Amino acid sequence: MIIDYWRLMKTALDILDERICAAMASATGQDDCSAIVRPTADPKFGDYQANGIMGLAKQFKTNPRQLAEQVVAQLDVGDLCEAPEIAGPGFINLRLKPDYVASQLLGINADETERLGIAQESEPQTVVVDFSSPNVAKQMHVGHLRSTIIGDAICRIEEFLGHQVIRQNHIGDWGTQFGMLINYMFHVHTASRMEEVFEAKPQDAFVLEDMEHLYRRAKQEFDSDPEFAERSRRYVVDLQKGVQNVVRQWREIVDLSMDECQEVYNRLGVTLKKEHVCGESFYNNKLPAVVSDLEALALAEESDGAMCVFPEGFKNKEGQPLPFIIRKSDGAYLYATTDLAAVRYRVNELKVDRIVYVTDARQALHFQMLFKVGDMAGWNRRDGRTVELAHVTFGSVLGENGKPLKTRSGENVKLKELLDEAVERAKSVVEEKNPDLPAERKAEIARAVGIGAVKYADYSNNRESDYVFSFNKMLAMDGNTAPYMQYAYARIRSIERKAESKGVNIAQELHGIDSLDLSEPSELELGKHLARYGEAIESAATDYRPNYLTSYLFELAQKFSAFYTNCPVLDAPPEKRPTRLLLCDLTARTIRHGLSELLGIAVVEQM
RNA sequence: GCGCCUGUAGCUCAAUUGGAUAGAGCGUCGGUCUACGGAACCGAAGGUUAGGGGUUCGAAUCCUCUCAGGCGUACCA
Repeated sequence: MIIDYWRLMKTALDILDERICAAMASATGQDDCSAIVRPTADPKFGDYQANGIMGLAKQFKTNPRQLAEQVVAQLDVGDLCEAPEIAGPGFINLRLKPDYVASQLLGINADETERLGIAQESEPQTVVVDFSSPNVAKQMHVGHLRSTIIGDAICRIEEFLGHQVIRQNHIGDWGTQFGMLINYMFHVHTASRMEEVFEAKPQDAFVLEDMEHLYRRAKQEFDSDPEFAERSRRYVVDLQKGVQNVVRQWREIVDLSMDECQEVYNRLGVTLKKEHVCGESFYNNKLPAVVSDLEALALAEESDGAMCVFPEGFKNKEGQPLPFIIRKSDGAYLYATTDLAAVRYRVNELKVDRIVYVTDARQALHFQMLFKVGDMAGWNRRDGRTVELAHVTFGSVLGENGKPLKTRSGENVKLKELLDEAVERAKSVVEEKNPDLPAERKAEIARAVGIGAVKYADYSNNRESDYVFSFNKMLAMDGNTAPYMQYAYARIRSIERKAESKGVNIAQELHGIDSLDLSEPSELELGKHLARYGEAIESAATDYRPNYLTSYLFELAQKFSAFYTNCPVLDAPPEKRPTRLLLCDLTARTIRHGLSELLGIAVVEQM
């Protein structure tokens, strides 16, 4: 019986919500009631509170407390909760029964799928997540960090919930800058001039950093030499026409760039791979149709020589309709055009149900207009169903001075260098705390802690606000940081190792366990929190907010610490030991799952 | 000018979108304990949620007006 129970496991919150909705409906005769069940604001109110009664009472112009009485009379939650209590203006407070919590934990323990008892989505969707999107021919910098890792967490969470995720790395691999760069590489950056450009660096050491160097030089010539500029434009045309040697050179530039991006992705533990690259160039041949189709729909018109759509509700400085420009007066296309082409491709070819764009908040207007124009053209619909388009925004990474993070010389901070420093700093901490570990182990821990710290600090902030980047804070051992979480995990693993060395067979002790004793308050507290992991994931998913997950994990670690201080595990009385071992084991598994599976942050067995 | 966003404890941030007495972590102060990893636990102080007005059973959250900052606002992405 208990073995299969996890398959049916819904979160307690969902069950209570459903049942209270039903009770509200039968008390009032109205179908679509919302119970609005939330975790309580204060533990003294129990575990969950239903907030929906007050609104419903207003609608029926009745006394909310009386209505609450009627609803509670219709409500049967005895299998989960103690008797519901009505409080304040009409809240229904619910407190989980220890027996129910125990059955949940046993269900999780019996789940052999590594899903920790969490059910999959019953109606899975196909979802495009568009994220990272670095520019080709430049190194990734701190400006790419948030899209890359927030997007990755979204992918991991959606996938875990059972959706089919299509990652799309919409890289900037097309545009006039490539004509410039190719021109420079063909005619100026010849072997004979290597020495001058690179101070004697041999050609086989050519890396992305060198390309940036070339890029800057090319830009200088482009701006100062009209002949160079003209020839560059011709190369853009050649590239568009598919002239072979030009395309080959372009491809080399793209490959070199993406190889280095891949290194950064790998270090970051980001799941992006080469096959997810679908950059601007991919849509190149689909752009004319975007414009002509919009013209045919009578949505696009010429204005000052440019082809524009004027979506309703957008104004420019003069209060005139604001254009969504899809073709410039010189005939070139813009990212508006590319993004529209991408919408069509994703809706019609990839057949998605939802597209999630993870880009910074400054592009909010662009996406509002894109979504509006897509809707006007009907390009967000397929088979009569509307594809959901969502823009997940985020704020900037700031330096200690409160301004966008830059190097002293005002350059963008390279992601590679940022990660190097994080690992370096983590290494010296490990060195200090645990000098006797083998060097290789220390290096592994430093990587996990350093990279983890950077990622966790980002995830734990509300994505919409800016945050101040501080190595000291993110690498602190106390507080809501990666090292604290990793430490909590390592400490549990240490107990488990110790248990094994004392001859305790944990797997055996936990296998087939069929009852728990959660009589200590800190045991029950921890147990309840463990059983709510699914709720944390769900809330993080629906709002695309990784910080809901990090706060859950942090609270878990705190509750574990309280339990650990109050309750001996290995020296527990024999009848209590299985319960406590189970609490340890589930805590470790939950932390590991949250950090490593959903956030891509490595855990370590020792630190 | 217009639009969007932000303003919460000394500092860094939460607050699941209208719920109860606004929560954490650092830092500060005080306590516990010869420790299954003390990188711990328990507690205290600290708030007119930038400010005024409004909406209602109820507001950090919605509306309105000020103030301060950020971003965007026709051919970059």
